Amino acid sequence: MENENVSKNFIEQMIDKDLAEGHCKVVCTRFPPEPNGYLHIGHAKSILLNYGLAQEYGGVFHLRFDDTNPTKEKTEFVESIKEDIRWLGADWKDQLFFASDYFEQMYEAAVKLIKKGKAYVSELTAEQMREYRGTLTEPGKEDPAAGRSVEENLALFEDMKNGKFADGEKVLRARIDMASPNMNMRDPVIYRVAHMTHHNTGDKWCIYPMYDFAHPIEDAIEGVTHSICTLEFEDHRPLYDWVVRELEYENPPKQIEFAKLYLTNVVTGKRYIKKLVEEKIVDGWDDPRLVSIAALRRRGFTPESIKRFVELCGVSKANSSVDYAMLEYCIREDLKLKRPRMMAVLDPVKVVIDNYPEDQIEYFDVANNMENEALGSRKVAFSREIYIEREDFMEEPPKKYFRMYPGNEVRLMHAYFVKCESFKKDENGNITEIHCTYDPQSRGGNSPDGRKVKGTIHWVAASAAVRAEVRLYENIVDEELGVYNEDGSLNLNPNSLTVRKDCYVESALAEAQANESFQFVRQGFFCVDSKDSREGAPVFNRIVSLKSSYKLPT
RNA sequence: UGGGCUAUCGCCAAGCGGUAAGGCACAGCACUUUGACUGCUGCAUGCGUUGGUUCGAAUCCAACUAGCCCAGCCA
Repeated sequence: MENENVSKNFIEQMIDKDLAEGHCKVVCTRFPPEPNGYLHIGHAKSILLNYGLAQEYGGVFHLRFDDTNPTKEKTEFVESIKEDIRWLGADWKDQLFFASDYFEQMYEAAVKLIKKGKAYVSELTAEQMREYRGTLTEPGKEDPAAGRSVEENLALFEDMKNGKFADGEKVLRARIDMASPNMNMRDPVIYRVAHMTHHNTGDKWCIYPMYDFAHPIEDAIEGVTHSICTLEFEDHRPLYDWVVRELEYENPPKQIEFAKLYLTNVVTGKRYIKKLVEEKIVDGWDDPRLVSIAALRRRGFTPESIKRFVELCGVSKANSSVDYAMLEYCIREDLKLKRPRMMAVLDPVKVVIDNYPEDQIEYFDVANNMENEALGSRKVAFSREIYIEREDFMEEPPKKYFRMYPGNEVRLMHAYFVKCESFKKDENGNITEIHCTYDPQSRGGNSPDGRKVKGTIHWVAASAAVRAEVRLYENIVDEELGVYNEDGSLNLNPNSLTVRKDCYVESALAEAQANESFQFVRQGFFCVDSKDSREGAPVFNRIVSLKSSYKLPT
């Protein structure tokens, strides 16, 4: 819908062509995850791409679990995957499928191949198979069983199905070309024996089809028109086409490959993440430092921001790694006008306003988001003692520092002009208390005499402040994570997570709900942790920080 | 060194023979009840290299170079 004048990506161009040439009438796409783990940002691209294409062309989007290998799959992943896809907004309606529901048809398809003399049962061991396959530069050798008669193959394959052979004892191979320069065409295994309980079909089967055989059949059965997958399957396309051709499907689906989405400076390798989770270095698969869909959700990213991100990344066949800054831009952009802007002091120092009446509390009516009136307003308490950000006061200000320093007048956002009169330090030289006087005439943040202040700082009234815990996340960077150390241990940057327990936030945030997000003025966007038990202080996860064009001299 | 794919700004990415879109990042200016946001400005005489075809090439041809993928009874 949006981006009308943006040029179409290469997949859309292919679809346009197929439609124009009458290769298909209604576009049908699918997202085919294997239920063997959690989805991450890379899957989001595939999901949104497939779903988006179906939407764009008024077609159909299928969710299909590619569960052809019971040794790796679990039901728990089926549910988490569905939840993540639903959250992303890709609606498969009633088009939910399981590859395992087609086992019978796949078996029949294999029989058909055998009858055509295009498949045979082999008893080569895995190791022998490797030897016979040849190498990248040398052709393979004919399987001794390749010449077996159709009848014998049929009988043997049925015996495989009936459990007469142990795991690994026999396989069914497609008869294609042992000398093909494409390794995938050197008589690939299409069925293997595995005496294993399948999460969906239980113990009904002890033979399972291989991906290369099963996938085109799944697509063909469902009427998928465009089977979109990632680049590493390019070499498999001839095999994909071989299968649909030999099985004589009338409207053969077409495989199209695109480049995976990689993000710079994040860990995406399942191997790494698994280790981080197992060693409890991170708090599970949804640890906000990770980029699994669940982690992004917990961190406070919105489905809209991820959709936007995927759109901005584009689709091509060039391997690439997108700047994390692009993702940050998308969530900032999405939340900017949507969520309230609150005041929170992450590193507090106390300020006493000496000429403010001691027991007085007054309330300011403050717009929740000055750029979006629809978000309404709230009451913000003000009293004699407040907290401000430690970095907003300097005893000896550098040039162009226009926040608080002795003798300088600044604006307390939404409240009054205050002037710093004095301060106290402890024996270590740390500022412990700042004393100010305020100008009662400047209520609301403007002085009737028209005098201006250059600095405005945020604050929280001590009497009404809510103590909170704030988690500042840095991404786990590859270099920091390192490849494993020699001894196999991980090298994780401890700064990847900074927890601040002594923060003060506006009282309005005391009732914030799990997953609610806010902009903390000058601190960035934060989200209430969904795992926060709310016994005690609320816990905020930083979604993303704001850009800052003033850096304190170091 | 067999086959497949890719190569356009720091990062993505349009471009499909008629003279290099856009976004992110970055920089500068303006504005500002936060130095954010917003607005404006700048940011590839060059499209991996070298040749060739053409009036004209990022686009066509040739030869190189670099990177990614493939030798699972994983997907």
